[in-house]
Amino acid sequence: MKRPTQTDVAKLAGVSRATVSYVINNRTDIAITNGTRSRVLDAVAKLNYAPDARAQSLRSGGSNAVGLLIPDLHNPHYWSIVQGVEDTVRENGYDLLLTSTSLNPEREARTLAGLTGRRVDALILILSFLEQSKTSLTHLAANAYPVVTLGNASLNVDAVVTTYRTATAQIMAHLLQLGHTRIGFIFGVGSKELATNRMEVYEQSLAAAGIPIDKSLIDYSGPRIEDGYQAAQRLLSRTPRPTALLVINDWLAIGALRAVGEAGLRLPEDISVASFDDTEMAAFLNPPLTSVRSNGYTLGSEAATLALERIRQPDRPIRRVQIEAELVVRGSTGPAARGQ
Amino acid sequence: MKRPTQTDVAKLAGVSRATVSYVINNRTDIAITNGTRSRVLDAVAKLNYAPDARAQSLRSGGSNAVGLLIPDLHNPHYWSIVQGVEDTVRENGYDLLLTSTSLNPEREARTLAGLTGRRVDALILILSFLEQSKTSLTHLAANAYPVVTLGNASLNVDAVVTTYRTATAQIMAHLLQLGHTRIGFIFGVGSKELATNRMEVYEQSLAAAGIPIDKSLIDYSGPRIEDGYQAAQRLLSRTPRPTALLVINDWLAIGALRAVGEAGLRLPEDISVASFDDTEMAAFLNPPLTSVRSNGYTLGSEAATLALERIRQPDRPIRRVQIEAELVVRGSTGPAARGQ
DNA sequence: TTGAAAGCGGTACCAA
DNA sequence: TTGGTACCGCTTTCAA
Repeated sequence: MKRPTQTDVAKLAGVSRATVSYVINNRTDIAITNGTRSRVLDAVAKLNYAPDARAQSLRSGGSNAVGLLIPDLHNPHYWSIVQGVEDTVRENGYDLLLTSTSLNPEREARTLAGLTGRRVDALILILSFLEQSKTSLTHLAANAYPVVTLGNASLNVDAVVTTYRTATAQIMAHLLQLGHTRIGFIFGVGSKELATNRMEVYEQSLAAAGIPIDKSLIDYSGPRIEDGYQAAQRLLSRTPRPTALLVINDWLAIGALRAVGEAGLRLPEDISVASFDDTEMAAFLNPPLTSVRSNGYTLGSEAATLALERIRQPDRPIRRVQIEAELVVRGSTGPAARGQ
Repeated sequence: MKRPTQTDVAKLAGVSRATVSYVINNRTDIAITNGTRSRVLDAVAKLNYAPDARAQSLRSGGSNAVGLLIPDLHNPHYWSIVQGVEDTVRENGYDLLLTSTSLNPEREARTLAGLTGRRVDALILILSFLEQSKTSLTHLAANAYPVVTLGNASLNVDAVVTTYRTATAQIMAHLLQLGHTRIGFIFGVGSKELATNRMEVYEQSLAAAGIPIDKSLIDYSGPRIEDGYQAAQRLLSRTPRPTALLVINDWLAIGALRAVGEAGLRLPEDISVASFDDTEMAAFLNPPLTSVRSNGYTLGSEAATLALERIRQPDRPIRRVQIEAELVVRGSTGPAARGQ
């Protein structure tokens, strides 16, 4: 048995297909007798008819959906972004098509192709492997296809980015001022370029404070909690032990906190831990985590706004939205332990 | 400027639309000269042509995608489910269309309509507000449209469910055996019916142990960390104070752990905390959380398997997959504190 | 107030 | 080996 079509409804109601279309879409510019209308609606209900969005969209141009691509479902930072996009997009009557790429370049390419193939009305992208999609996205954008990149502004399209420089400098200043000189950095990101500026500021801040950079304190890890845990274990085994750990995101910080706990160290007396993102959980960890807030929800809703604006005005000049990250100091950071 | 169509490619390559289609789809049953093929491919590259999935799917029936609907992005349990679905589905060459409903009945209805309207080849649903969609889903299923429900088997469709009864009985036995008699229950779920059996077992276990049920120890909270935090605060202020807290999921447990910490209580010496789901983070919290593992990844991949099977055999009898939850005891539970 | 028919961008059959 | 064309389900003029 197949799903009912407009024709089935028309037949059952004894009207033409056009009339069905008018009724379904509540076209106020076209006058329909109440009798006709209710005959159609009855038929719709009886058949459980729902219009085929593919056909609708094929015929009328728009798909009434925006596509969102995120790198990794496991990182809570991304859910807030998704939430921000979703709320904004739905408020404006659009559907959201969400895909994640599991930090896998091949999957990123495929899901991106899937999204563009479905002809969503706009694309919001958090790309981890930019190079591979660059030309095709540029092409799209050149044809006035709405594309918004999030967290990256190297493409010639609308973009919203978090600027981490100031806040990273602040967190480093915060740690340095507390007397920390050996600051481990857990740097677990999908693609290194995405967070280079944070790495730069880390190194610059140390240099400015006259502290030589110890490469053995920088640990490149994977994106899972377990990776953060192991990275922290490695860093804690350095001698002399670092007195502070800076973690690239809250999710990995959970693993780091665990390693710290297992090592029998107290926070913040024996060691300080700080991270990035300030996701919902940061304030609720034990102790509450000092974190650099990047405000995913706002990022998401700004990106969605840019996308929706461009759908309406395909030719308006490219816009860039910057959102400044801000340091939130909580209980996980404190004065450096004296000579251990 | 519009996106290029098959016709544009055909014109540029000097061939017919049919030929373009053959080349694009790598049809081995149709012989194409190498010269023609490369002319077409050149044109495709030059125009950055990508076929319109709506049109393809309209014509050929299948959309090559399965839709997944989850209630809440914030609960990590769901991401593992998503991951399981996504991996399985992509391995089989399908795209995944993911939507979340933010535990909002209206949104659930809308997103569900969006998914069915797009004529995905199968629907995998974690419904929170079942009643409202029941008739339309039944209709769909009656027409051999592949629908799989997850976490609920009350619809007459394929389903995969976690059976919590045994494991809930085990966690209760575990707590009772440790001497806990006042066991608070933080019950923050989207829709209460979804977890009634866990509530039943909670009450039955207490009754069987001869412990009267104190309704003031059951706290119905919302789904956010903050809700879990506040619920725990309320429970901790009861007199006598509960010596153990059972939390409906790991996410809320984070909030509960925070409340416990702020109250100056030690885990597990002063109070025990246990929860459900055993998501990735449970083992990494401080202390590691005793949790009932529901194995989201397996749930997801089983659901996807059911869906894919039904796509292939629309008429095979309905299947139900049960996955038994299992208790994982960790450091957050211990003997009840003596007379406080 | 309603109906007939063209066309959105593909696929697949039948002819050439 | 390639091209012509009907048709997937819908929207939207244009006529009736």
